[in-house]
Amino acid sequence: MSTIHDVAKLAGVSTATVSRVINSPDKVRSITRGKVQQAMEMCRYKYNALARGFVTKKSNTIGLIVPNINNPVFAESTLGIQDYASQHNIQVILGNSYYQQDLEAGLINTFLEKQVDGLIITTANPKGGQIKSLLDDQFPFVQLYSTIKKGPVSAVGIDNYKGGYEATLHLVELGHRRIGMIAGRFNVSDRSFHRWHGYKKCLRDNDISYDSSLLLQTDYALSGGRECVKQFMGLKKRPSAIFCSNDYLALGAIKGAREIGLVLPQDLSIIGFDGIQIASYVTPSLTTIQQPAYEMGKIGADVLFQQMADGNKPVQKMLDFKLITRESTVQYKVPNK
Amino acid sequence: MSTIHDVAKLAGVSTATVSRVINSPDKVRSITRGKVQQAMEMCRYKYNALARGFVTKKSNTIGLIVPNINNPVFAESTLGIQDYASQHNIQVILGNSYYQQDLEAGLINTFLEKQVDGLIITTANPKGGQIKSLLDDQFPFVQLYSTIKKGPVSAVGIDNYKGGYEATLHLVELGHRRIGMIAGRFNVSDRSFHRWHGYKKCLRDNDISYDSSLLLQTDYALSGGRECVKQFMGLKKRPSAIFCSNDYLALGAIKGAREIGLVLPQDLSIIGFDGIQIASYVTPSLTTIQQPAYEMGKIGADVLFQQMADGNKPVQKMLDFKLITRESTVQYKVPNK
DNA sequence: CACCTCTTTGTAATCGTTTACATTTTTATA
DNA sequence: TATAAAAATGTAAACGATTACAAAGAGGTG
Repeated sequence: MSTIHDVAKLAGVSTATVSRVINSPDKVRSITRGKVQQAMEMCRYKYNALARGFVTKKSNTIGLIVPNINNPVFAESTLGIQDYASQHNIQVILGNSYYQQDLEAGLINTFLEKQVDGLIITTANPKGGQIKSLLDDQFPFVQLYSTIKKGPVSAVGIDNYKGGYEATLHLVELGHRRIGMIAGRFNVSDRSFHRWHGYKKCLRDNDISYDSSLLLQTDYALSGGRECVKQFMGLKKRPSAIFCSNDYLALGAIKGAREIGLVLPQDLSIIGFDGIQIASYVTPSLTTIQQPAYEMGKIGADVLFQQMADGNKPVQKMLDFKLITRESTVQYKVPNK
Repeated sequence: MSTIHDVAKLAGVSTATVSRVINSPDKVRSITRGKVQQAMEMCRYKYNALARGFVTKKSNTIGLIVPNINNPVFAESTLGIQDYASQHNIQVILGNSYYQQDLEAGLINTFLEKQVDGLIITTANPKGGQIKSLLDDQFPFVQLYSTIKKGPVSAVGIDNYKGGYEATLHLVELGHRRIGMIAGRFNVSDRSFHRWHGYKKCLRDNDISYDSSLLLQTDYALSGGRECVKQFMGLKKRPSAIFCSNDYLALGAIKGAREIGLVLPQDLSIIGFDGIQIASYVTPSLTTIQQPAYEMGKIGADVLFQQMADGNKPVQKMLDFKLITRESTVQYKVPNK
């Protein structure tokens, strides 16, 4: 494989000039430029971005860690990040933490060794040691989907507390009083945790006493929702509505409810969270809290790039979410039995 | 940031020894090793994988190009690839081609500049120029989801022709004679193209004359399926069943059919392709041809790693797919009207 | 044409590792 | 204990670009 030296020799110029032709062509006379370009063609020169990264100490790569790319909401924000990044000639290394802190820590480490210029993380634990040491090193990174409103960490997300509140309020306003919650595990998702707090607050505000048997924590997966809904329906005092802390859980819950013979949405109202596209395509279509995932990715990348450029003070951005009312939630009716 | 030199000086050894401690610790006496490790701690040494890549000419990175990570089937194979790769200490740079050849070509270029050790591509056009030049350069890469059974390109996929045939056969065996197909655009997906050929062949084998008005090509997206099904139902002679060349299209079609008042599956049978998880969670649950996406990713990565290791001859692997019969397809009944 | 300024090009060090080869130290054996 | 063999360590060049600084060339002016 030919290098900048071969090109230089062939064109009869110095390597500095070749480098200039590549990086700032207007700084070299057009005659010379022509010679160099011709030489590059002749020896089928391929630019080595790794070598450049080595000397400039910029890899033009950022690391992205998501819990699971499987979940469309993360796929969507990933698209936002990638589109933004590629516009700026930056590539994205992707890693899945599978909601596991040790895996996440490992990924962060590897990415740092790879000299990524920045990191975007939807973290299991925003207070984890790995994150702290990123901060200590002043390394550019931003948390995505977070709830953090201020502090040393740059973050882009929505107010999950409020989101949980509104989701619950929607059910309350439909007349439901016995409202279950199927939540992603709190110890790996502070999003879920905050949504739960919003849920509790809303119940309290509406004089509904909190019943801990109506909270189920589970893995963030279709199967999780499916199993939990069955557990709820085994209860003596069943809920008439369920708030699921993400759409995948909700889709699973719909399926599970059907499997035990419930008629939806009459027998059970279900509301999700995220607003993934597919949620509007199922039956009954899913009422949900929609967050702007793609946008969040773009903005997250933008914030990161600021950090990278001017090592600015940390920035937090709270985006708006939106309650999307669809078929899966209906007015409460006393069961006739 | 401290380097290997700082460590060496602090530990009173040469850089070579430090390097050995990092890469093959058993080659250095444990006393020395201890001194070095201590020194590394003391100056908070961080390994620079970029520098290593530069000298070894291995970036320990592979490039992955998918049409759209949004589609769960690609997310799934991506997981397979990543899991396999991270077990081998390799990272994955991800790019979306959005089914566009120029974007794909751009990504390939950038990834090559970044000195990726190999490439996994689900390509828009397996005969495109960019792919050809990869082959000419003997660059390790494998095509995923492809149909290629032999030739110079390593490929892992399923027999899409057969898949299309079986999907159609399933409908035929249910008594359907007027069977539409909603397909991803042939010019950007040879998978779709091959499935269509299987579809045609199956019709012919069963003495059903091919009607070109029953083929609709569209973008691979939920919305595509939704629109096309409406177009079909506007026909004088409507199909009683539809084969969608992927599940997203099918899910869209289900939605679209509902919107124009059809009762599913009685009024219209729909079969998809891919076997994404969510397809079993919708109503009616989707009959589909399931391909082993996660496995495909793993095997694809494995094949790639072979190529990288011993520059072996190209390998093609055809995996098995499976017809999963669910609620969305039923016996044909003469419409009562 | 001499002089100055501005543009273009060249020189050579540098980035942080790895590694072939040379040298030293340790261990095993007679 | 001498010596050969094996193990551990060191030396220094190399990888392919960038870039500060120096040098040369071009162009303009009086």
